[in-house]
Amino acid sequence: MNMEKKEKPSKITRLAEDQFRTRMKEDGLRCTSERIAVLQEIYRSDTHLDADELFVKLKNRGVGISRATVYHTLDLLLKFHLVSRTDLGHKHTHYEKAYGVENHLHMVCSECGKVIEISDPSISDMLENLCRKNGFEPESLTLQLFGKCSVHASGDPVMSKK
Amino acid sequence: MNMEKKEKPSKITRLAEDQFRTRMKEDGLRCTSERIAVLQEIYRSDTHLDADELFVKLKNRGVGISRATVYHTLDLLLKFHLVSRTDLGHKHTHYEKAYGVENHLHMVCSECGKVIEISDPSISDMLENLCRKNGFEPESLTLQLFGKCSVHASGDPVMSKK
DNA sequence: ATGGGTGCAAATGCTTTGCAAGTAC
DNA sequence: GTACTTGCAAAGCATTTGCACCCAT
Repeated sequence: MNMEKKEKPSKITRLAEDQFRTRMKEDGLRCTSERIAVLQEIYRSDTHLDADELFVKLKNRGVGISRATVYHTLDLLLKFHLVSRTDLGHKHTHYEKAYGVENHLHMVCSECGKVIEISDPSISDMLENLCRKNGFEPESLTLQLFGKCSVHASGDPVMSKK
Repeated sequence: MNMEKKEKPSKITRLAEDQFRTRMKEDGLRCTSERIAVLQEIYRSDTHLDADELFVKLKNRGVGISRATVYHTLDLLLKFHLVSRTDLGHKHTHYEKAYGVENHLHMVCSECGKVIEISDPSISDMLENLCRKNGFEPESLTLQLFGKCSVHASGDPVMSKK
């Protein structure tokens, strides 16, 4: 059923796939071609995908899969922390690869919808310290800043600051 | 339960209400009793409320209002940055007051659902610098950490770090 | 007076689920 | 062979919208 374009998976993709197979086996679950295809499609992309985009991309690639299976697989991948979900303020949830990916934040422009992704180690460190201080054991995070990108900035910032 | 019967609105609530009236007038919109009631109900609470909780609380308080109006009013309040929305990983969106409230992050326990709120000025500062560096003009932010609270921590952290 | 507002109910649209048939192990 | 999976279609639900009546300004 699986006939994707020949392009070799990245190292990260392979590692994520290994993780997936291991965790699935541990849980007595099966690594079907559909599930692997979903994982690979997400790791092939460098942006956020919503469930439907994922479904369409897989279809176009010739992978026969249903929306139901896409959603179900996303749940599994989320459980194993191989993908992360993000609410970018649109009406649907977005997903992106999580394995071997540094924590990062999203700056979402309310004018043009552009999403800038930035990772900043010092912020990650601070957050981790904060968690430790509170006895909280973090598994994933989502950080979104909504506002205006450089093109649409008005020169009148309004983020509440106290 | 909440002893919120006829206690007078806090200073913050009054200021937020003033803001609301001003911005509404600017836009040629009307400050109906329903809209003010929604604003007050949100500012009366110190936690996240979803639209339906808000609707029920208002009903219980004797405010005749429809869900449609609740949603519509939330849109207005969001537009004016008087409330903020947060996706806590549940199925519905949560709202909380935003005026005069310091930016804060949420630690959501995947075991018990408890939400710890923490504000940390140094993180806020860092984020602001990061925005400046990228020419991004922030208006609001949401920051969620998902994991296990101190009661449910397993001693086996898995947040991806690379 | 009058243009915006409200609320009901129906419509949306993303996501979940029941179930029969298919399939990985 | 036995669960686990798949996919269709139907169901669920939070949220949005159309429309007739209502009211703040």
